[in-house]
Amino acid sequence: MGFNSEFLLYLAGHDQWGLGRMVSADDVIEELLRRRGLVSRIFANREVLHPDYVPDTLPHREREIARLAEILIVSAKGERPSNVFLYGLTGTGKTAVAKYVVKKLVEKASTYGVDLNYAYVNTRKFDTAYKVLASIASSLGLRVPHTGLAVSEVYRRYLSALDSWGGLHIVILDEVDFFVKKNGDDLLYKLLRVNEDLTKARVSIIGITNDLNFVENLDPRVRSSLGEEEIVFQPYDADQLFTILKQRAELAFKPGVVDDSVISYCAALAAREHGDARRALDLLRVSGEIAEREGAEKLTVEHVRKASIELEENRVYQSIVSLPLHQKLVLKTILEETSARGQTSTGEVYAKYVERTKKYSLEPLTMRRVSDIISQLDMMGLILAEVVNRGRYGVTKVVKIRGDLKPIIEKALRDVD
DNA sequence: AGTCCACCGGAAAACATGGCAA
DNA sequence: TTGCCATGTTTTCCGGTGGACT
Repeated sequence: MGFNSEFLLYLAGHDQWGLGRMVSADDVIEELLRRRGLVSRIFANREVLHPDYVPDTLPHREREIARLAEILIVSAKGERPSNVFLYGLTGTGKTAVAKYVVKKLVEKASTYGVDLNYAYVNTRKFDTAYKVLASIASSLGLRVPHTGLAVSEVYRRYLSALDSWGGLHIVILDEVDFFVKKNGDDLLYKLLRVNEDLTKARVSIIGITNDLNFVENLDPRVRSSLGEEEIVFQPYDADQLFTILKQRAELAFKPGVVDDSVISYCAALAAREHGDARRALDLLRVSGEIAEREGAEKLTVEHVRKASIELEENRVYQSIVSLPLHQKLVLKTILEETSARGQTSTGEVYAKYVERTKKYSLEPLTMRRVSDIISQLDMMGLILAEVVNRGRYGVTKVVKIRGDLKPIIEKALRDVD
């Protein structure tokens, strides 16, 4: 970031390009290039491939859109529609459909003079009752402090804000399964019954989950009132992914840059990974970026292949770099121990880890904690940890490193120590 | 047949941080 | 400032485990 970062900061602070949103270095540089006429040879409009972009039409989701709209349409008259539950795997268009339909409804409502508003909360990002409530409340223009208040207090403020506004509030809770797994269904229960505490306003909930078994271990009361209506989203198959990618590619790329064979290769790769449309779009975007970097005039299958590897490596690299210090130290220790002997155990890792912290006069964490960290690293897929009973020699976790990730992990940990 | 290793992993308590409200 | 609240991280405590070894 040596490239006159002050300048970028200046730009970012002033939004002088009039983009009207957070301006990243990437955007600024692209804009600079564009202004000098050095426009991309590959992209016509990169935005179209961005994960948050909601296109004008959602192919292969006509049925789901119709269903959802049908359920929610009563809201246009100001009545409370049923709560809806959407399920399906990641990248099957649940979020896009929900946002799409609700946004259209809100637009329509205002022309009919109906008070309708919505809140979209990703409960994986906002993963506590407090944050979720705060986020919902903020969609009504209610400012709630970061932390400090009792949850019940936030709830109370939300209620009073609702009632003084008096319209219908549609709350979209994305990835609710994450939230409930972590916090239980208390908040959900409360939200579902919120209408009983309201006099004027009404609240209606759209729950989204990608865990299909999620509903089963839900409190039956919550289950019945959240699942008044249910819509299931099937994964896209390769053909459908192809249409989706094609539609976006036509907007995103210059004419003649991508041909169908490349798109169908992308579609095939993504279809292999549970038909995840988001992954497919990422793949296409990164392929384009690689092609551009290489100065190519057309996208090739080879670019897609490289993109696929790059995406995977990037995920791993990012997850390591953003790890807290002690997690990194443990990982680094594992790296060294395994490259000496191929595998280690919790005890060995812990001993070496303590040495390492001492060297830097840091307080070492307890073994209990390190054991948890090892499990956590395993869950992230960076290492392989298996609980093994060695009889006379006790129970421990046998730790190995994933061979194919070793170079990336090393790279990501280079500056630790 | 019984011992015993070297941890596992649940539960609860302690600590740290950060913000509001009075 | 002080007290309260929420959240996240780490420590403390401790019962549990299952097969190699005697």
